[in-house]
Amino acid sequence: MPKLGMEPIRRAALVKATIGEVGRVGSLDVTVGQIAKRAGMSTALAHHYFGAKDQIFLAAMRHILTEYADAVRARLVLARGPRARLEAIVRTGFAPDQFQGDVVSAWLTFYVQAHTSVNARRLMTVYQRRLRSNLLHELRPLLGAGAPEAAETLAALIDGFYIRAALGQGAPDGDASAARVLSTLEALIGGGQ
Amino acid sequence: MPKLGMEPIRRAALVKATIGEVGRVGSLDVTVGQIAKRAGMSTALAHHYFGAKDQIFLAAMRHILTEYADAVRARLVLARGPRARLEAIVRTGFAPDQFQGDVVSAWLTFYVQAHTSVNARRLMTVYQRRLRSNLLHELRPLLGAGAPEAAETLAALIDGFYIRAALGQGAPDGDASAARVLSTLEALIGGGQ
Amino acid sequence: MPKLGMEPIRRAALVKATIGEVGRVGSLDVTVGQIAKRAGMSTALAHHYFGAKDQIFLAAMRHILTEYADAVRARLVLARGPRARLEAIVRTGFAPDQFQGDVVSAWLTFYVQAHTSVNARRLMTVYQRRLRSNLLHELRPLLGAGAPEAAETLAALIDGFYIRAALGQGAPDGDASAARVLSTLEALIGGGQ
Amino acid sequence: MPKLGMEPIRRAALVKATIGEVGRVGSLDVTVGQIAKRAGMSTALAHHYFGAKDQIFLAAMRHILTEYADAVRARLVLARGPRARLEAIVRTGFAPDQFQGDVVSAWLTFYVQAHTSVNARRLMTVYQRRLRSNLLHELRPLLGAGAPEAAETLAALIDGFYIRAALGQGAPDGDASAARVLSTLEALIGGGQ
DNA sequence: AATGAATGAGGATTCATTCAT
DNA sequence: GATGAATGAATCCTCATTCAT
Repeated sequence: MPKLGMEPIRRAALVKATIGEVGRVGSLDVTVGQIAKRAGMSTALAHHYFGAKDQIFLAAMRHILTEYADAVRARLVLARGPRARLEAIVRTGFAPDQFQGDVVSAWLTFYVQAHTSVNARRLMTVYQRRLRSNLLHELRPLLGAGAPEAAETLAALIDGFYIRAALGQGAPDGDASAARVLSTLEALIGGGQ
Repeated sequence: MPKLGMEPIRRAALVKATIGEVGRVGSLDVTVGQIAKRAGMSTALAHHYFGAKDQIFLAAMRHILTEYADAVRARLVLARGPRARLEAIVRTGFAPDQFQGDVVSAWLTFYVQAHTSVNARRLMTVYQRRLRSNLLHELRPLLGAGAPEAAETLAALIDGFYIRAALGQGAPDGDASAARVLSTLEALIGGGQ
Repeated sequence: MPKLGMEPIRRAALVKATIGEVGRVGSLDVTVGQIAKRAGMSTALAHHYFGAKDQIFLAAMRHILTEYADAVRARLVLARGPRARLEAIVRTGFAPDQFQGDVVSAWLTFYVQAHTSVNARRLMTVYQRRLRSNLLHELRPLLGAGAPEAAETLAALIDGFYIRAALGQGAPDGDASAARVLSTLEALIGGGQ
Repeated sequence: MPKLGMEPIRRAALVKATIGEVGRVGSLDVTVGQIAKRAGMSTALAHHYFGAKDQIFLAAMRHILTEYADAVRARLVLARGPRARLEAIVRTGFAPDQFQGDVVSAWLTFYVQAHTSVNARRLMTVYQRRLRSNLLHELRPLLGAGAPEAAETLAALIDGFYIRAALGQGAPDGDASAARVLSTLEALIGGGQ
């Protein structure tokens, strides 16, 4: 029973299905058929709405990054002071919403794909720049000239826990990872003072 | 003119070609044809020696991990004292031999594949366990009960810099990454004392 | 705002769009979507009016042939004497109305399609018969028994210049083609006398 | 039972099958599957040898043109004097080898395709130039300044009979067509003198 | 030891056509 | 009257893998 205004619904379903399949398989070796099936429609319809496979992937990636950015922003407005804001940034990545099997795995896959695809890289660069700038902004008052290095270290550490979470079996323990990152942050601040 | 004892030579050539291609492409989307061509032989021969494609990948992965393990061991025998040994472990990963475009990229790709393939995971687990055990062994005298967490943090940090290196454009700066890891190590040790 | 009596308008728009697209592409590899878009409507509506794609093509072909027949008739009523009537017939095909890029190209395409489609052939046969009969009627008083052969030759010559016009780049030169045909006609008449 | 040196055999079989299928269908709407089946092999093998569909078409076209050029050349060496040489040129196109159902139909199809495909056009241009130059060379001594126009007329006439042959049902009558072209030639020469 | 020959299976994409609104 | 929604069928092309030589 076809209805009007299906486009956004179908697109969202496809994006969700894409994240699910990519996360499940752990690579981009996912057929449009698998995605479409999971989204409950024919491959033809998937193509109708997205044109080509890489556009579906791109939309999924964009979705993940947007969700993440929104979550960071939401936490940041509530946080007072650099330390609290740094914690907000760190915790966002490891919050249950973000830090769940499929999403983490899909994230990692897209992350890797950025090596190849120009469009994927563009998206990733935006993410990386924003993360770095966020960290830097809060680290500056705490560490001064040492802030850039600390920011780099923190960013790498976050990515490191992410990749480990993606690879570990079972549900990843976000709290533990966040705790490690935060205590490293404390150590870095302590050492810098 | 076919010669005797070609097997090890052909296998090595294929492994090398695999790392090269996987590194170049940045994913496992590499055909047996590409690998065989780079290795200077027919696809049929590649199959003859490895049976199936995933065996080629596995051999390449094993090769990278073995090289890495050897390099660690070589550095460890020269190092005296926990700090020096930790530095040896860290520096190995970022040494020019290991930390070059193709290899890092291939490494990352295999790393991700571990999520899917049972055999790949087995290999990766060995690597992770060994790294963790190495770190732990040296951190214990310095940090006591805090060692496990520190080991986990360091391992994640190393992986994090690796992934960032794989994704960054141009030749990765191993020294800088090593320096960041080591100064984080110092901070952790300092904070733990 | 849907209006009454849209049918003829829509059909005409589709026919025109079909000739345009077929002429542009130079083959029948034209989708209903392209035609409908050029005609400013949805593919569903195109199907609504024509039932199936080949019916659209057929209608377009019929349109071209009808236009041509009308043009011939219009010129014939003004011409006096066999020579003048032959010239009228020849010139019609190369007149600006008929002899323009899109139309010539579409004509040729349909012409070729007659080889395959029964319906297309039926239309083409009508055209060919009429052309031949027209030519024959005027050639008879001039050439007597030699008329049938001359008619065949003239018909082939006209088609030949058509196909060349369709394939040549840029706007075809109808006057030059007509001149060649007419001087050949003169030569044939001269030779027959 | 795979043998060596199959490539030229397979390629020839595919070219022949392509001409057969294109001729049969009367358009380029021929699938690789049909061609491969007629040639007695899998589609994969067809792709293996030609890379892509249009390369198969191009090879078939090239084959037809080469055969034709060879046939012209063979007849020309035996002919003495302009008239005999003109007759040789004309008769070649309508000789049984060239002027048979499939080939004529395929020829026409490729001819039309030249409108679209750059590569096809390139081939056709060579053919047209060569035909024109051949005709011109022999017409010059007979007609002087009138030669270019006559050459154009003859070329168009040949194409015209070709297209008519392609569209007529049953086996085309090459002799009759040749006779018409030649008597037109005589008329043109007679008229020019 | 080595390879050209060959294919089955699979995947992205397109498109005519139908249907409910 | 008009269209967005939806799909099945078809088509090109790729690739891992096998086999005879």
